[in-house]
Amino acid sequence: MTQLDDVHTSSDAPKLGRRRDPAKDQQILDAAVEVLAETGFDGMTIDMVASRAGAGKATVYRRWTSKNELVLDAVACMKKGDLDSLAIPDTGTLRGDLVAMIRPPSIHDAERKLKVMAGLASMLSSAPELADAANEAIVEPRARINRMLLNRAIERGEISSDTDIQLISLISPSMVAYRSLILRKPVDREFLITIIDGIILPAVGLGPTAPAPSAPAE
Amino acid sequence: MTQLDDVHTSSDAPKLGRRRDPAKDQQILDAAVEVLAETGFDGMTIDMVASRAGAGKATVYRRWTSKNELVLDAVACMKKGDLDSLAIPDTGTLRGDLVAMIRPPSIHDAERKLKVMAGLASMLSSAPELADAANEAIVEPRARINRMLLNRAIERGEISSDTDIQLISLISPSMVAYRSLILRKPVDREFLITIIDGIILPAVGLGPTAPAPSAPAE
DNA sequence: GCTATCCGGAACTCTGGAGTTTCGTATATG
DNA sequence: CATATACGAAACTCCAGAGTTCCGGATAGC
Repeated sequence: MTQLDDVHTSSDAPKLGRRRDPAKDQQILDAAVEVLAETGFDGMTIDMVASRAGAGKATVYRRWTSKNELVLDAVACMKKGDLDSLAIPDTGTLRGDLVAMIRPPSIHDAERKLKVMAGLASMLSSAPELADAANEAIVEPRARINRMLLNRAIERGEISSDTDIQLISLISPSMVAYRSLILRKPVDREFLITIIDGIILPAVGLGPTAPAPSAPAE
Repeated sequence: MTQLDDVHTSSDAPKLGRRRDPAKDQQILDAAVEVLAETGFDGMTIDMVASRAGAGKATVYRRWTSKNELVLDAVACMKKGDLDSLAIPDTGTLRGDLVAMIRPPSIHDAERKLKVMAGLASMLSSAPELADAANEAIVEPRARINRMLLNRAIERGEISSDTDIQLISLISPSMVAYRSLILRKPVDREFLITIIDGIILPAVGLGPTAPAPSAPAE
């Protein structure tokens, strides 16, 4: 959060005349994320963001001091839109949980986030703040869910407690990012299932040699 | 290859006076790759490339029509520097081969290529030619080696012929790219060994339950 | 040594985007 | 209705980088 009015909260709001519209802030941030995903940081202009948000360039600069601050806020606010964290199913098996996470909204959300990450990629090494914000908003939510599912599998005794959760939880984010960003191939349900059955489950000792407790047939 | 003098090869070389220096071409291309890795496509200026190559900006434009063409050529020429393709060991086991591929020059080369890829990331979606060149020069060489090692393991009967080579060969490139570009953590020998023993070998049925033929202790 | 050619460097134009200012209008408060 | 404020739009300045031009010096062939 780096908006201009962070310090003075609402104490000095005008007692007369028009008030600043808080909803407009979100419209601008959303527009910034859109443009960021489409054109990247360098291709993005303030005019693009403003016009897409139905605002003027001056309005943007009334609320953020610079393009950098706007992008930083826009990325940081992306994680608010995460509804995945709430709806985590418990199917009784690790494979069931992993497969249940494959849903069209989840896939679409991930691809949009990856486009934003691609647009920021060249700046990550020179802007640590931005890199941290991007990591927190784009990478961590997905990895956090995977870690939770793996911990749940350990608790129910399905997999060994020696499992390298940190490593395993990054398999699907890594391979999805690579396929989408670098190979530019679609990330569909079939691909995700292949990762689960061909890589993740074998890595935690639930490979086809030791069949999964429930229904491995899909 | 998109250089100006692609069509007329050497037939109309000047019979009098100074000749164009071919070595300078490579110096400029190398400088372009360096700057690309350090600052990304948008941060890179022709002046940077020229001065680093010990050349003038005019010299660059004498040989390439535009910044885009220069970058395209620079990326395409990266694959020529691949000496890995020659020195592929045969240790007798898949694990031995994979571990033998872990060498400081190989790691350093991979990180440099990934920085270039990061610098190009935002343009890949809008410049298909560039995306193809980047894929051919950065992604494919590494995946090709992995596919070769896996095929060798199949031939010697070490792993099943049903193995999904396409998928398995992308595990380490994906996880290395993710760790380096997005997590910005170092890619060291320990991490690579963890991937081999914790993910790749289990995925091909050579997990700790079926111990590797040679020495799994490392 | 002569000469055609290429070189590095510097000065140049031109374009586009960051950030600022102005202005007429819309609107909530009183 | 009056007023203070925020608004969208447009015009503005400023600057950096793409691409061009010019020039004195270096160099390979004759």
